[in-house]
Amino acid sequence: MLSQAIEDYLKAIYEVETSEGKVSTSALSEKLGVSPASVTSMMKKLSERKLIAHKRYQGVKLTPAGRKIALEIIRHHRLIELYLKEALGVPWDKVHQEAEKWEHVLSEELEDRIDEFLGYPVTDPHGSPIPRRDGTMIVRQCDALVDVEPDTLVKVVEVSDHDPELLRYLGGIGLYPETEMMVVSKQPFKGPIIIELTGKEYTIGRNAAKYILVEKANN
Amino acid sequence: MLSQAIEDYLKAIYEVETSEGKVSTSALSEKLGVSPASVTSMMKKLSERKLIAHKRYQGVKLTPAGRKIALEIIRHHRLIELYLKEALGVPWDKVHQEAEKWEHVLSEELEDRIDEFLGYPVTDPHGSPIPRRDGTMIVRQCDALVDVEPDTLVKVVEVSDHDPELLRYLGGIGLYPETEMMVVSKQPFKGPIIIELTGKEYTIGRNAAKYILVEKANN
DNA sequence: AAAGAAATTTAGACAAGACTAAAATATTTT
DNA sequence: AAAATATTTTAGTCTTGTCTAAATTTCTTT
Ligand SMILES: [Mn+2]
Ligand SMILES: [Mn+2]
Ligand SMILES: [Mn+2]
Ligand SMILES: [Mn+2]
Repeated sequence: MLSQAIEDYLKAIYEVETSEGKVSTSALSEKLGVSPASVTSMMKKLSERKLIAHKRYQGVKLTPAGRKIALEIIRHHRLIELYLKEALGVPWDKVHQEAEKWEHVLSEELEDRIDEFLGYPVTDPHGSPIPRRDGTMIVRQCDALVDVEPDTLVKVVEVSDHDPELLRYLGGIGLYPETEMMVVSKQPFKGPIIIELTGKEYTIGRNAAKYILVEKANN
Repeated sequence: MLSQAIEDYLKAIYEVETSEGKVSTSALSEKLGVSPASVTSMMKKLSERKLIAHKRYQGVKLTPAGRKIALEIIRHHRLIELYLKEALGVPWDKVHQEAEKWEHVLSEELEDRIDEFLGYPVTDPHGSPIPRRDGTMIVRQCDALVDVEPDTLVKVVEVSDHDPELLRYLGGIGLYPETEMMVVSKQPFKGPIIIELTGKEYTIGRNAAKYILVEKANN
């Protein structure tokens, strides 16, 4: 059995690899809230176990074995998030925190029961794809809201789950995955983005707009 | 926050205290699957934190603070067991194992949601009472099946959850908490006990019968 | 009541995973 | 291309929770 620490490192490496391409010691240090020295020492251990490839001073890459484990934990995490929302009505800004701990102690058998209960879902409450049992995951093509041109009708695909406050705000205005909305304008000088949703206009900060992924609405 | 190890020690101390009265190092060593030396060193730590009172060579007793924590974890454990059975159909011989891990990472908020979902239940799937939020627990008066005289009509109150195989056997013959059954006879020379349940007779080993708690049926 | 056996504690070691401070390497600026 | 800066690694320490072996205390037997 892998420790919770190892599982969280592998998950963090996977996420940084996906979003930034290169995985640096400092990025992991920041993401996991531990010192850079702690990251280096864990990298040594993961290398020995052949879960990552580590070139000194050059960052880190998952091996297929490491990626498989990362996706397994992400699968747990996302199934749990959706389960908590659907079965127990936990609000979407609270599910992440709970999943972060439960994901490490979920048995494969209970994972399967939850999956079945949910009807074999493909996305979590924030719109992130749920990895399959076999360790594969679909990747979608979409744009950050911050990069969309004004006057475009878009559909929300995914919202980052790491800032509960943002989630509460978005939930409050009814902005969820699958919601369609119109990008009205982008204010100059890094100002906010104005969107129209169910007839009303709302303001989304430039920074928040980086964490909202959308695709062009098909019509 | 308390570590998982501390929580499991306090829970084990509570359980031994309840069932044996005196809590010895060796009883905890056996129950937790660690060496006696490990128990002693943890007892030292729990003493310093005023969660137990420890007299050298004389065993251990929970303080009110320690008992409160033990009951809090037991509450988690039993709510989880019942929840897994009711909401996800996990069979009663599997719920314990899952609860043993999940109990340590359940938030108070999710605990409350589960409690509400279940309609504020008072017993878990094995018939054990669920401690209340305030750290109190009802204690019931009942006898071990092994001590009941033949020709008595009894109602099952509680079955120990520690042996999955026993639970599967009992489930197979339909022996659950709340079930009524007739104690037909006790075979001599520490032989098995014969019970009658829904018209059929079944055999329960003397040892297993220690772990089945019953009360006289009221009629 | 002394001897022997059993239970408990102490002493010392180890692995995991964190930290700080200092050294090594890489990157950026001048 | 040096110098200055930023990043990463190494060295050494600490805490938690485990272990084995040896010493101590308590319990049981004679
Ligand atoms: Mn986690
Ligand atoms: Mn899994
Ligand atoms: Mn436990
Ligand atoms: Mn609780």
